[in-house]
Amino acid sequence: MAYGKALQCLSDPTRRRVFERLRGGAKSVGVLATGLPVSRPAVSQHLKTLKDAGLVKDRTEGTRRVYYIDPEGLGELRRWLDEFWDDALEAFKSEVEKSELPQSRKKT
Amino acid sequence: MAYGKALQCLSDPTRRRVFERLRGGAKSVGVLATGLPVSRPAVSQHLKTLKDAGLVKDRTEGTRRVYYIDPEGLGELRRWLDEFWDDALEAFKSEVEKSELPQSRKKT
DNA sequence: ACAGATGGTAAGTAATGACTTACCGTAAGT
DNA sequence: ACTTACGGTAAGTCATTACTTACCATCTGT
Repeated sequence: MAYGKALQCLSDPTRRRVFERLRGGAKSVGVLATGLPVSRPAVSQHLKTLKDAGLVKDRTEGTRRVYYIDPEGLGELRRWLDEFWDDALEAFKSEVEKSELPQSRKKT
Repeated sequence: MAYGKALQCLSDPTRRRVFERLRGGAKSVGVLATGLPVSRPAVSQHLKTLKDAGLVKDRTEGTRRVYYIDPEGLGELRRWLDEFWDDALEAFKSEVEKSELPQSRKKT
């Protein structure tokens, strides 16, 4: 149940922006940092927690370090959400029935 | 793009426990609070933010208030995650190729 | 060996947010 | 009308965390 760490990780807007930038493909820290409203060290720290959550991997390329998305963490989150979704729909259906039928016994 | 609020909302472990308790069906605030390591008002506050995020709905039933899962917020999160997943897999594939082929030009 | 570029880490700060207790409103039963 | 049960809101506190600047390590090219 590591999806908790992934959720916690993706809850921060800045971190999510960093993560979304990797959607197209691998990028170095410097490239990721430019254009963002925070400093490069901040981005570095975000990348660390993303890595801890299993959401990204990294590979060193000369003097720069390149990050890319790791499907592992994202997949776990997806699995949890899909299971939840099935139960939620089921529960919601019987909920709608409960709020539409019981118009019979009211206090007038 | 309200999936951000849902992510932020589900990042808290306690709030997630409350939410998961609704997985089976609707429950009152008191029932939701019993067994949790936090006070009833805390649960009340969590339910409020869950509602703001479009993750739950509520219905009053006599003196008690019953909460149940709203598929709206969860669905939006699911859509985002699914889109992301496709791009992520694609990007990851071309990443694996890049880290396996380039064994040719190294420094010996 | 030195210079420049790149990026991770440390330490301190300020804001966010989860929790508590206390209080108030409302519905139901006697 | 009074009492009890249920639950939302207010105010205050404490821990977490996102961010900054300063510093250090490593790799590349000359």
